[in-house]
Amino acid sequence: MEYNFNEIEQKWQKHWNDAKAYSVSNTSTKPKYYVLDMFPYPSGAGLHVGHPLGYIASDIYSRYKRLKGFNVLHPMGYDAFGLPAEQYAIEHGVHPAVSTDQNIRNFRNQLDKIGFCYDWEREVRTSDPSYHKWTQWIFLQLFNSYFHPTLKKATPIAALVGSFELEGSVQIDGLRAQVSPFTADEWKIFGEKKQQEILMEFRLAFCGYGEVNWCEALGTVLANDEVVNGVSERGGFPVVKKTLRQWYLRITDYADRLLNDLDKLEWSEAMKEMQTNWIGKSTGAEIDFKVKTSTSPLPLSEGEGQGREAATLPLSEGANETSPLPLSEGEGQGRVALAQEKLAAPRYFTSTAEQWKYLEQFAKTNRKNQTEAEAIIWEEVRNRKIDGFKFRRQHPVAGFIPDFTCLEQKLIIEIDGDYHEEIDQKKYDEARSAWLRENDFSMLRFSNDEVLSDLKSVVEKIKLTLASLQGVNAGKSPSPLERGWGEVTLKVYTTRPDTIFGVDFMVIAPEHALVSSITTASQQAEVDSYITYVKSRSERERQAEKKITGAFTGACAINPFDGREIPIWISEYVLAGYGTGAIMAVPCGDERDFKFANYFNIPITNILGDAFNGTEPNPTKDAILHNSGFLNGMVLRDAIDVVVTKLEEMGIGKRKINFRMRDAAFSRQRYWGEPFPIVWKNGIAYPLPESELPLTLPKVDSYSPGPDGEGPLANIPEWVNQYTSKSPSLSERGWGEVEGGQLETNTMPGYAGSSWYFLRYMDPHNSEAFASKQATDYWNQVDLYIGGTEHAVGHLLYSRMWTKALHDLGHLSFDEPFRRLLNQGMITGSSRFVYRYQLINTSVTSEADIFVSFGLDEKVRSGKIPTEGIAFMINELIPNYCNLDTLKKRNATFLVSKIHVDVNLVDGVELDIEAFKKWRNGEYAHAEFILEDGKYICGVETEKMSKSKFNTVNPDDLVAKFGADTFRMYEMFLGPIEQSKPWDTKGIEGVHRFLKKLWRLFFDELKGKQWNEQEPTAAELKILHRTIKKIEDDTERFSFNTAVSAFMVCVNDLADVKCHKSAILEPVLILLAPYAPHIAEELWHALGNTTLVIDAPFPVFEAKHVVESAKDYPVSINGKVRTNITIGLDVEQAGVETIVLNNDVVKKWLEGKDPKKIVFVKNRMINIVL
RNA sequence: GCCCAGAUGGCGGAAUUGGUAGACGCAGCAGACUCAAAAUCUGCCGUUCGCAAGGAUGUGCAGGUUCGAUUCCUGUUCUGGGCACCA
Repeated sequence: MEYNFNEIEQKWQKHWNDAKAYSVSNTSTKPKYYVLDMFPYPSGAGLHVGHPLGYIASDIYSRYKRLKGFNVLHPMGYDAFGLPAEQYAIEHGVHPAVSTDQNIRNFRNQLDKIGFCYDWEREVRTSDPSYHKWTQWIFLQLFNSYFHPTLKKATPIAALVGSFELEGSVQIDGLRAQVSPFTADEWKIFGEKKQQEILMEFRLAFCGYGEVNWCEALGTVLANDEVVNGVSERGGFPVVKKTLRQWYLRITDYADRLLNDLDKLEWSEAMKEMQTNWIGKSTGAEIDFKVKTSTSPLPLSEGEGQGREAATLPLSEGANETSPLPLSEGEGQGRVALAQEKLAAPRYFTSTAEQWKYLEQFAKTNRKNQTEAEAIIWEEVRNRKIDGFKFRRQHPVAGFIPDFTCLEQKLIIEIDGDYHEEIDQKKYDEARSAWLRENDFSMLRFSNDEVLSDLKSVVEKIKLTLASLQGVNAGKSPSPLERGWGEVTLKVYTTRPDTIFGVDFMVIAPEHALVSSITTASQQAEVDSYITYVKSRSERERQAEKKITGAFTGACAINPFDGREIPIWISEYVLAGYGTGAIMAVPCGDERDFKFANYFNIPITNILGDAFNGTEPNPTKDAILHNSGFLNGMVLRDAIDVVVTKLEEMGIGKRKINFRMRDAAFSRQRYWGEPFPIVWKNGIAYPLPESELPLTLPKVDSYSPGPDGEGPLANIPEWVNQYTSKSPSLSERGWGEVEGGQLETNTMPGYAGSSWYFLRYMDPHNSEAFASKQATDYWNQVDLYIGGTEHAVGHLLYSRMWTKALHDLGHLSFDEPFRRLLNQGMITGSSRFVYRYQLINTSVTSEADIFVSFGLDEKVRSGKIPTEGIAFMINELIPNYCNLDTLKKRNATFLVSKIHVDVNLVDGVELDIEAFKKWRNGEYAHAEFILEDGKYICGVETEKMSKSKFNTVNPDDLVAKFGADTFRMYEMFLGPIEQSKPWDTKGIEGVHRFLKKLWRLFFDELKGKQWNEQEPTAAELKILHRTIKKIEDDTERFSFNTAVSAFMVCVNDLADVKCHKSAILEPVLILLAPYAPHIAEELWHALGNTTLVIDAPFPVFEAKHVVESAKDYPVSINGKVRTNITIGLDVEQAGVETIVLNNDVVKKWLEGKDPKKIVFVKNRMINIVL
């Protein structure tokens, strides 16, 4: 009987399927074990040999755990939403659902052939409505939650609303820069829109404006981890920064927990490192520096803190005399006069002289050109008409000109025209609001429409607001001078407050809000042109060429400790999005700052003494501080805390932790993804009620994007407007608020469905919940997760966040999804090349392509064979191909093209010429070959496996040729699972020979049945038990390659002793079952068993069978092994010494000398030291 | 630039805690069986000197610790991966 793997494998695959052999129950008395693969995106290309590596490893481990008595969950599914299917739809007009289904069928077909033990009844597809219903449901949980600042966990948003109603923003004060503090009473009069806007700042899934990675070619936004080197991960298209309305996940709130909980996980250090870097926690301080523009008339004097105080005093005559900065000639006189005049008028002066000068003209113009709505309001509020409060119109406040201002109550009224909806204007408005809020102003906003259509309620609202502010601002002076408003402060973030005396300049991002207000007249042109330059540069250019660029604003900041003036620069190396968008530059300690200072000739202060040599910066924390005022003599490391404490005392700085990680962009302008269960009405996002889920995708004809960066769904009004009216009436069902609203037209990104799929496997058919609590409690965390490293910062981080949020909200009892993570290495392809030679500069007589064998080509390239040499060889092949004389005269050369050739046409390195000629529909049918030793040898290079490089190997072919068992074992035998290694089909025959050899222990080709029931000998038992131990250990530590080799050793040994005893062979089959399940099953049944081998108990290792009574000790002299001596294991040091010293070989090497020492390690070795 | 991982025969790799470096497999060489091939079996297989016995040398490179180092330490080169103006 021969080993007929095809027949055996088909037979058992069918049997397992029919018997539901791998069906798993959610109730069991056995302990549970959950083994998970990263589910595949079903691409059209199908599987290549690299894909199943991880699946085989997890399959072996699952089967092993089942043999060891565990109830093992080992499911598989498909990450079925995604961009490629949609791209394919655009190009070929096939609906993504159709092509995805087709691809899945193809994948399944390929997977089935390898003989995996998946419980296919638990299959999930993220694009199934019954699945994405729960993706949408989880989204709603995130939408309806916020991160509680002290509990540090997701909490229903209702709790936040309750706290706002009860005590205003007290609890969350200072947590969200975008939201100004408010009282409970204020909250109540805000109105729904304003309330919802505030709540949106807290929701874990939220919608907002932000700079996003926009990919024009893909027509969508991408998350940070989907952008690589300024181009899209998929397709490599350019990506630009664009401000758009987008959905986000507030993953930054979880940054600390995501970082700290890494400790709980059994992941590789490299993986943890990657997540740690991505989260990018840094500990430092924010420091406020006072800024003075070079023309400022404010007397900013030396000495700490005095500047602030000085500004709060009413300015006396001669204030300008104390100004440390001489005003420029000419214009100076007039300005000083103006400044003095304004400064002397305290009550309503709300801008610096500099600002006033610029704004005055605008204000005057604005007053003359009021809009209709503004005119109406002005009539209502002027002359203290409302409860005696004085309003001013177009009154400059700091750098802004609000429409109407009541300084007494610090209330500002804005009437917005349509242009306020534009993005840039919005940003500007936000910056202004932020500043005003910080300075205790309240704001009321009305649209033109509101004023024109319902003046009454507008006035009523103004009255109410003024009343509610009564007392709020009591004791707070509206006077700018008493508050020191004339000052501008620059907030910087630094991790090195200890170096504050070494600050030689400040750098702020070109986009920084302060740039326009601090730039001096003389520097304006330079700053403007620099900003133009920065805007002209794409993200890619910015990353590619890191030139030192920048511009001086003309303004200076003041060092709070020594009063030094520090010039403020702008430069693109400072990022607006990180920290405060401003840094204090310490060139003696920081590489970039040092280069910048050198480039722009900014003098460098040395605070490091000898530790700074003037030619390169030293970032040390261990030097002694010099030139650092009260810090002199202190070690930098220790000074950090001292400085921050001092800053805090002075009220101009505080400790601050920053994260590099940003909130995750969560919307895509695409069709093939989960629709958001959100209805927009009057600019408010209403969640769809759970009863409406799943919200499914409409059928569409076109996948082209909608208007204004919206997705294709925006083109389908029937779908978008399906909630304008619905029967039975929406209000009857208790959610009338969405009536008349429009559905969100973005869809969710690919990582939405994959962030929780491991939970659905636990209870895949549940229609009441994403999974029952009973199921998630039972299966709990994934015990072993196997997949590639490419998901290190995407999927793995999002899954962790979703799990934590679901845990916080009481839906899960665990807060980390994957307890143990194993990263399989990439299988690289081994590409083969042929070398095509084309003569240029001379005529040839044949059109045939000429291919030169690798070895000859090398000699040509190294100059060992001249051009004429090759031409001569071609002429031998094709008579009169070219004229050698003309060739020489014209100095003709060959154009050599290195062409990828399909690895499947190459045996090792030798090209199958006939197959090559038929390749690609006979493209090279007429090719001619210059051979070496009668063969055409191909060039070899290791590259990533990909279709375009023709280096993919299809597992189907190998399974057909060698069987699934051989294929599985060979993939494992290639090397350590975590290491990346090149694929080489050639070695598979060795593994196949091993299985055939195993087969021959049971069956003889001629005689048939070989096994017997004889008692095993001690030697045979030793072989068996050594193998049990080795397989068990190796499987436990995922050392599958060495386990395969142990099987080979075992079978070789058994064959050597001609062992055909079932008492030995049967346990070996159980050991082998996880690795080669089909052959193990077949032989197991051949031995007479009727149950499945997978249900057999794992053999128990018994040490007594492997104990030795003696050891063949290596004996070294001075560390060099000279001989081996067999000595009983019970012999101790003294006995060993006697035996060794009497040995002839040892005596020879001792040359009569006495050994200094004899090192004896029992069961290891003996070393004689001379 | 920063961080991490790695470097062992012609090739993939093994050596689990410092204890005989090269298990197992591929490729190669020699032989057996065969008319022949396939399949199977046996032997050899790091480099080098030597007829041999045996010796020298050898885990990227240079040092160190140790009776003993592929393994630990310091420095260095190269390869792969991650991050990349994150203050």
